[in-house]
Amino acid sequence: MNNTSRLSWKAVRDEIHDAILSGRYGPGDRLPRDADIAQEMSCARSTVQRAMQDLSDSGIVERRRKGGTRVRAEPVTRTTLDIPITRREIEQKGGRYTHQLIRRTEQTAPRRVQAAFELTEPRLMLRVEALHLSDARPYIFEDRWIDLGTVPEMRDMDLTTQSANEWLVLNKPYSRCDLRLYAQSADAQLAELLDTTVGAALFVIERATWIDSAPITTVKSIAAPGYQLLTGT
Amino acid sequence: MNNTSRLSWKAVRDEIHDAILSGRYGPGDRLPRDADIAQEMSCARSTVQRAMQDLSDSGIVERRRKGGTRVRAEPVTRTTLDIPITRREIEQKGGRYTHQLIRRTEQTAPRRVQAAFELTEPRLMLRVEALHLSDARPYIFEDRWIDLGTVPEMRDMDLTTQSANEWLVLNKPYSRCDLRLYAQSADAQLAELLDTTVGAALFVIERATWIDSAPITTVKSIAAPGYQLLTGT
DNA sequence: AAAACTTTTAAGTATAAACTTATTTTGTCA
DNA sequence: TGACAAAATAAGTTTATACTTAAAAGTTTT
Repeated sequence: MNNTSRLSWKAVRDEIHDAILSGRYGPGDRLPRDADIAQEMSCARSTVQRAMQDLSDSGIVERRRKGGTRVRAEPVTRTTLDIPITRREIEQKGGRYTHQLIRRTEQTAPRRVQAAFELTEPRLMLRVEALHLSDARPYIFEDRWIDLGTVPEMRDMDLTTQSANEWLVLNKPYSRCDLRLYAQSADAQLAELLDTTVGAALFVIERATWIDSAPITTVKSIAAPGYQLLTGT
Repeated sequence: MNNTSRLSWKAVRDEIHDAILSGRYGPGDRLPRDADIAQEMSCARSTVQRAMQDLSDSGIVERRRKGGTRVRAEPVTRTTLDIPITRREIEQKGGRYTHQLIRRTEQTAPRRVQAAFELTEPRLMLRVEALHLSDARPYIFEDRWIDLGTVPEMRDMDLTTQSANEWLVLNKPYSRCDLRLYAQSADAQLAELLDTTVGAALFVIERATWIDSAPITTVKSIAAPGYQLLTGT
């Protein structure tokens, strides 16, 4: 990969990471300053700087001006979670995607939705309940609230051909997204929708998105039993 | 924040991001080449490059040599998940942390654990079952398997004062970590341990860590009802 | 001893220049 | 027409240099 004798910032990053993994530097320990590492590894300081920035982003190391760089004292498991469009998720697993519009109403947002958007006043919103299916078997049920002030296009849209999920993701990019993951028991209604038994443990993803400070949508996505969220891969 | 007339790479990144958010560039659209953006925004190409690298890491944009930069065609919700040491998590929420060692045995790892580590042969491992409590109420039950080949220190360690979770995180940094999140119903045993009812929906985090290609530990952390995992914050 | 300064330090940044590398496009030849 | 080689392209890279900024450490004043 690296014919040149020069060290790429990724190589530097890995070398420093290895030094930490080997225990040469433990939690809370201070690393040499960038300039010294650069000299020792005979590369430019900016190369070390780029490497350190990456280690800092990964939560491995903490950096402060004048304070120097130290190994994070209280390590965390930091991972990146990718949540694709539901259609794509299903297709990637080899399933055939379909979706059903269950209900579509305009309602005053309940307290739960208000809270998700950090709103103080009640607001009229579009509520869309839909089911995503993989090979005609229920996969995810979504209960979505859409702010028609931010997304007026949604008012007269046909949501049977394209799902709200897909349209929004493709047409309404967001600048902020909050996620909440938890488990919930299936009540009679959910059990029927997801073709399972009352009381089954269901995995729930709640998501709220904004453009600047304007709410776009919040979804509660309830997955059918067996659903798992993986990192990496 | 920015007295100078110069544009920082973060400012450039935000400006490009804004152009995407505003719809000026939609999914799949190609952005101008770095050099042109640099000229237009009158900054150095390397500044644009750094900005683009960040947008690429965030999954907003896709870059290919010679192919240029384009807005990701199939947007994903990409977030960073931080899972701290359980003690710290509890203390940060204002709880008083205690833990109990439930059981400690040496067993041949079951198929589930073998699979998590991508092992083909059965292996003898240390199994540690423990309960983390917040203000004396069950918070997370963990069922942990430790590879004594990789972590021999664990064999004669007192796990009543310091939890395996904490010791491992502080003393055994990992180079790879796989996560798996899902929901599970409480059976009689779990219900008793977590002080809840049989059938309650529980949130589960399964984690496997390696140092290089050597397995360190795999944990199944089962949270008491009400547990939620949040992003950001 | 506490508060208010100054200095020093180490990370953070921007830039131009030169070079590398993956990929696409184009051109040539069979 | 298709296969293959050559050229062009745009991102990726390192480097030296110069400057900025946050924060720690030291100094003086109250």
